[in-house]
Amino acid sequence: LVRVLSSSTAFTLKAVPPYNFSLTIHKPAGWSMLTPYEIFEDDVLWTAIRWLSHSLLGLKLSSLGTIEKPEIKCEIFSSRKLKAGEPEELSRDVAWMLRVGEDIRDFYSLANSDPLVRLLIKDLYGMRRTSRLDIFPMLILAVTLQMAPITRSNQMMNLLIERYGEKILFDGREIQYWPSPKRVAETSASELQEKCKLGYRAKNLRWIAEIIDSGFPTPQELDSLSPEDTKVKLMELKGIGEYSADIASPHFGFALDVWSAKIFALIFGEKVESPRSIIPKLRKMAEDRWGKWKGYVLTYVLNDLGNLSKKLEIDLS
DNA sequence: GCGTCCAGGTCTACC
DNA sequence: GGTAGACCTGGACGC
Repeated sequence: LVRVLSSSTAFTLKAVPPYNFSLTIHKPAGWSMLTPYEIFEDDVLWTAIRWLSHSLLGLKLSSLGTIEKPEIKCEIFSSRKLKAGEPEELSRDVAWMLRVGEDIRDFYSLANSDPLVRLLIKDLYGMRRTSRLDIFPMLILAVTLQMAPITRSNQMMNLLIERYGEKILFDGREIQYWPSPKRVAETSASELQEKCKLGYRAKNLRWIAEIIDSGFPTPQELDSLSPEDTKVKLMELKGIGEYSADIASPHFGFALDVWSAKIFALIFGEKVESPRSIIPKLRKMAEDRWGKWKGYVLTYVLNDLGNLSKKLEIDLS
């Protein structure tokens, strides 16, 4: 039941500064980077990636550098020895995933004219968004977040991982990872509904799993499309609307739900009698104010609620 | 204890 | 092209 990964290889990645390793791989809001079951201890992350749509690899990340001279050590663990060329390919994929080549100086220059951005980057200097190599976990996240309190969303996700996910053991750590789309596609909707308490979401999730399994662009392929085309592609999936597409998009969309809409309404000083109906207006305001960096602002805000509440003197919690 | 309400959206069926 | 209403179900809440 647990796959032991005993073969390993390592490489280092240099990043465009500023790159805060700790804040990036272990977000202050408690968001996991790749799986809720990953382990973060003493500034080291043990986690997992699904590579080339099938094999599960162990990933251990640690920092060799600083925020201004960032260097990340990546150790990869696999069940078989990697073939010639594979380490290089993995290195490119992990570099893309960790966004080490991304230059966020344009985002930070918004601080010159935007007091909110100024506060955010003071608190979370060098924090980056990261992507993932497989799209299915983000779609599971998006689907389970719909119409449910966060505790229930977590319950659904954990049940899916525990019942249909995979376990790997490497470097003395055991990590559980999300189920493959194939595994979910092979399971009946009624079983998913019953065992994972998915409710009406079961049918959609199974249908999505089938599509992903039978061939859907990878996050890296979607990244090469425009943000708009990516969204259109994702929204072809049943049960994936604008919010879910923004969550799953590697272009870092501005994924507003009623929870985050309330927060941004307060930040913009808008009245909040109906958070759901104000979402389109808030989206427009974010687009006008932050443009392509709106997704970054969203991540920074949601990871800085405590400090923002104090500094803006409004209760965002 | 037991009923009632509704949640970190999406789709469909109507205007 | 815009918008009520339905959708699973567990936990919070009122009695």
